[in-house]
Amino acid sequence: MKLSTVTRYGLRALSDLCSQGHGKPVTVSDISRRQDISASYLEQLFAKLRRGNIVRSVRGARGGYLLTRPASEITVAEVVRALGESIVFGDCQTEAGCSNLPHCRTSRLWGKVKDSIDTILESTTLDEITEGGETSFISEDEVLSPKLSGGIDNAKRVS
Amino acid sequence: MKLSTVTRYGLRALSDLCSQGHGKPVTVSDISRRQDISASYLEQLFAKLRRGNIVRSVRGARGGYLLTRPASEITVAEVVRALGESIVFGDCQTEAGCSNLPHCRTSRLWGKVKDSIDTILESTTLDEITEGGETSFISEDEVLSPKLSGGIDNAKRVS
DNA sequence: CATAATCTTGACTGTAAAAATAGGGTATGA
DNA sequence: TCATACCCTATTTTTACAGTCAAGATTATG
Repeated sequence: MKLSTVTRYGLRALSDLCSQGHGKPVTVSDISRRQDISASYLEQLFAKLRRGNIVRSVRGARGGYLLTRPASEITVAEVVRALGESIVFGDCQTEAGCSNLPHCRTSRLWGKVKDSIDTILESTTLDEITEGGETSFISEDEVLSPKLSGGIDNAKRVS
Repeated sequence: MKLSTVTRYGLRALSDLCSQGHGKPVTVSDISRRQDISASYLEQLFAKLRRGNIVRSVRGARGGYLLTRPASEITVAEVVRALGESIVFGDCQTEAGCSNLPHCRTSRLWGKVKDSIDTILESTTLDEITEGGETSFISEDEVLSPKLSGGIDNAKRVS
């Protein structure tokens, strides 16, 4: 039992995005280089994150991805959900009917386990798993403004 | 992310064994019939459970498997461990060293998750996931076999 | 002792999901 | 209009899993 790479990579990518993009769009290729994850693969992840309303994209040159909200308002649970990871322990946690008895006995145990995981994931936000605690969230207005381009590209370099 | 069938079947098998064998050895073929799990496959599971000191085997005619201890003294965590299920969320929960930073940030989260799961599994015993709460545990004396070395594999050498 | 019942082990295989790649399309700033 | 970077989908590669089979060892019982 292991979390899929989709989820692990996705979380790493978001963490990277939070700490690197100080309000500016971050490109997939930058994240790819820093995190050593295939760019094509990352694009698939970001497509899911975009559909899940975790990130927003800016197309064209100097484009990239931004969080839709401040990192402190995005829970890990949301991200996991957006990435399509389903955490299943017992057999009948998804379906209503349950055929045999011993089976159902255990399902109560698994339910307890799942609840406790969910509680943690719901109460942890993105900024808590980011280095600087910075956010690459940016309001709609700011993004359209050309003034932003005067950039700080800078300071933090993780190799 | 899903528990392997090894663990799910294994737990069902043990649950069956607890409720069916009232002190007497339970055969794999009986469990196979009742739980609708391939006997060959079940034998693999029981081999693991025996190595993990969860069950003990009685060989020969009228043989079968027994718990090594009362069901109330065997935790689900032990069983999961014996079956070889490793519950891993982050990447570096097994190894000490950790190469990059964002990675490590998330590992604290995954550590918290894992701890909470472990707590539940450690505090749940087999009898809690069994129907009648019966135990097929049997004391050493009650079994008539003179040579019941539970889990000692030595003495086997073919040149 | 012979036989049957059962455990024990290891190798083997097909399948399905996960992981990763590839390539062409669309928007946009300089 | 060109380079950049997102966008989409199909395809391939890889790996882990579920399950089978067969031969052998051990022991109870008639």
